[in-house]
Amino acid sequence: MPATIRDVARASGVHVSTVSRAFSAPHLVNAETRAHVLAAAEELGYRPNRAARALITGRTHNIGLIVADIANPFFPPLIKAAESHARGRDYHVFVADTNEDAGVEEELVLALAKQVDGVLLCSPRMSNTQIEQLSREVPLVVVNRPVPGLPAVVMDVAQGARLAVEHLVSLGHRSIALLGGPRGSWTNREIRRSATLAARTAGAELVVVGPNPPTEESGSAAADAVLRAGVSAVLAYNDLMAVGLIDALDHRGVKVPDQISVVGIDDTALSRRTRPMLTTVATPTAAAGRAAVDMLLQHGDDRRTTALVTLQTELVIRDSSGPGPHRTAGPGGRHQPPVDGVASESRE
Amino acid sequence: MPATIRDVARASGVHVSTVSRAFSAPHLVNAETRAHVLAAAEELGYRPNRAARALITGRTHNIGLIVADIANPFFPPLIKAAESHARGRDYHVFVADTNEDAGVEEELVLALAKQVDGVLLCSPRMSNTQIEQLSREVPLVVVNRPVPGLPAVVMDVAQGARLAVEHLVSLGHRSIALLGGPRGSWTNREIRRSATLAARTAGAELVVVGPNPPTEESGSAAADAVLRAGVSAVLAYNDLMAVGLIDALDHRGVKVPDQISVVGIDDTALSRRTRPMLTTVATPTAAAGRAAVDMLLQHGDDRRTTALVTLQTELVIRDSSGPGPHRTAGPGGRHQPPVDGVASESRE
DNA sequence: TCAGGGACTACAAACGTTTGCAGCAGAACT
DNA sequence: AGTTCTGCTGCAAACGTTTGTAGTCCCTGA
Repeated sequence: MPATIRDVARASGVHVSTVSRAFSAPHLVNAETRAHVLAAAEELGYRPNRAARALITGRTHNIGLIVADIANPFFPPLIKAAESHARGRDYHVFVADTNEDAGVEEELVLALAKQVDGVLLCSPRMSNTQIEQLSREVPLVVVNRPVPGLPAVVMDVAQGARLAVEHLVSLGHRSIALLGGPRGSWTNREIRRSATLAARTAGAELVVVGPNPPTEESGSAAADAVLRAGVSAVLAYNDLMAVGLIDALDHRGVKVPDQISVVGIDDTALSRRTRPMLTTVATPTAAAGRAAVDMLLQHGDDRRTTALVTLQTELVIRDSSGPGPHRTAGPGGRHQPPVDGVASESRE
Repeated sequence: MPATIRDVARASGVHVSTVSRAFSAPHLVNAETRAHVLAAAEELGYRPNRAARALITGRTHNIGLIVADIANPFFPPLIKAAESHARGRDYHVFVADTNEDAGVEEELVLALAKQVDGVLLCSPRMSNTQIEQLSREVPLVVVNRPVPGLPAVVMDVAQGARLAVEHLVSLGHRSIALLGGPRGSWTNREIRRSATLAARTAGAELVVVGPNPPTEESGSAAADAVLRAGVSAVLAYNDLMAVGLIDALDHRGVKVPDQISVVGIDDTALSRRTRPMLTTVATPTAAAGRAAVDMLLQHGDDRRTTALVTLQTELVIRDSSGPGPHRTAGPGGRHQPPVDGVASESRE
């Protein structure tokens, strides 16, 4: 029923190959022939069948975008930016959600492989070797994690975590909890490494609580552990957990930031909506989406590029972080120093 | 490079048609032949090329999902549910974002038409006739708006708006503002119609402020207009605008709900995160996504079905709505916090 | 003994494109 | 005048599948 290239050829009295060229290689066909063809095509409402084209050219003009959880507020801006950027380059985007499950991830990449020119793998939970293996099936760009031998775009969360810790220390905090994220996450390891180092350098103590799933509920659930740790400040793996934590603290009557400071990571839309507004590390998610699309389209078929794009992060200071017990200028003594013995909680 | 059906045929010593049937019509091929074939396929890492299959069968096993704004918190749960539901039925989903632009909508449907078995059009801004026209190119299911002659799934926002108004009136509000949404939106018209009727029936006054874009900023921007209207309560087109409004009121030192009550619509994740927590009308977005996928897969090619699924909404009473100036039960001047009796207002 | 049928399997056309090659006219050189 | 080149167009094969048709073989029943 829908018009094919053959219908257009018949209607304009030329061969199908000429019609094809009129669209995809205009310089090879006479200008007025081309005008005829285009007119006939318009008349018939012809639109090329991309599947057929893909079959012979090998390029589908589609890309896959695999994320852990569409509903996690971290991802929509990334998805939106990637989709819009891709469409501007005449690519369409399959979006898929893994529910934070590594098995589903692999399955999805394989299922999409034949249908796309490449896949953007965001915050994967798979192992590096698994990912490398998959990259033999389809070009891959990894987001939020460097994988040796593969193109990737990451955020400099290490810098962000350092800034956050330094910020807290400068406010007078000497005992800080790190509310850890999911186990397989590279970002989580980076944050932990960098925060630990920054704390040691600044002469503060860092206790790790976790790992935890990166959800609001898990942030709330960690409230008691955080309180038991006796810290005066918390750096959370992401905004979602920070928000959950603040909520739970609120329920327990613990004031933020008066009794405990909370810093998030990601600067999602959420962070401006909490009371107090969340101090957080801004990660450029939209830019990451665009950069990943660019890398995919640029590298095309030559897998095994080792390109790594690192995007800068910055600390956004709002209201959830305040003076701590060791504030040099302030009147000391309101908070009791951290109790020890609870820190053992935290081994991974 | 990737293994084709021909490679499998060669490896297992049978004809390609047998391989094909081993996958798509197992009962037509001898059990042990089939075992051989599957083994060879596994060995070679063969995965059928869906584009080639689509070319001949006419079914791509893909669907398109077009939304106004991926980053609007209303949509991610819908997208997530639709994608997961579709994948369970062996369908993949193209997601696209129109930026609330009717022109982009049409362009997208057309671009996707040949690549999908159908398109889910969410909250379209196009005219009915435009939509009907497009439905001749590709099966369409419309979400959040009934289009005569097309399958659609809508939320009963009229009921939701009525419940919200009745709730406010029962709290003692006699003058209510409706913070309108975008002009082309059917939902907006429904809310307006129903709220107006409900107010008149209850003997209250309803003033409409708008139309407005459905964003947080626009909610904030409307604060002055709302205050000038001299109302004691506001029903907003969606949670996003309600949140923006609450923020702006807060900045002006106006207390919610003490001085003015605010009710949202959608019950997005946001609504539990505002202070005070938002009273809102819950719309079953995930269910809508699933229902739309079902309708699309069910109706398949026979367009022009007139099926309309209406999903119920309910009022979720939280803390942003409180007693108004005409509270009958209230003693003298001062308001009291909402009591339990109010909850009976919400039905299912 | 043979017709009829059942259970498989092979053959080949088809889906809608793209693209290397060949052909052809006319222009431009030698 | 002959050769080469240029600009354009047609021909046909190919991409990886599915599927209608036509075998082939063997079994059954009369």
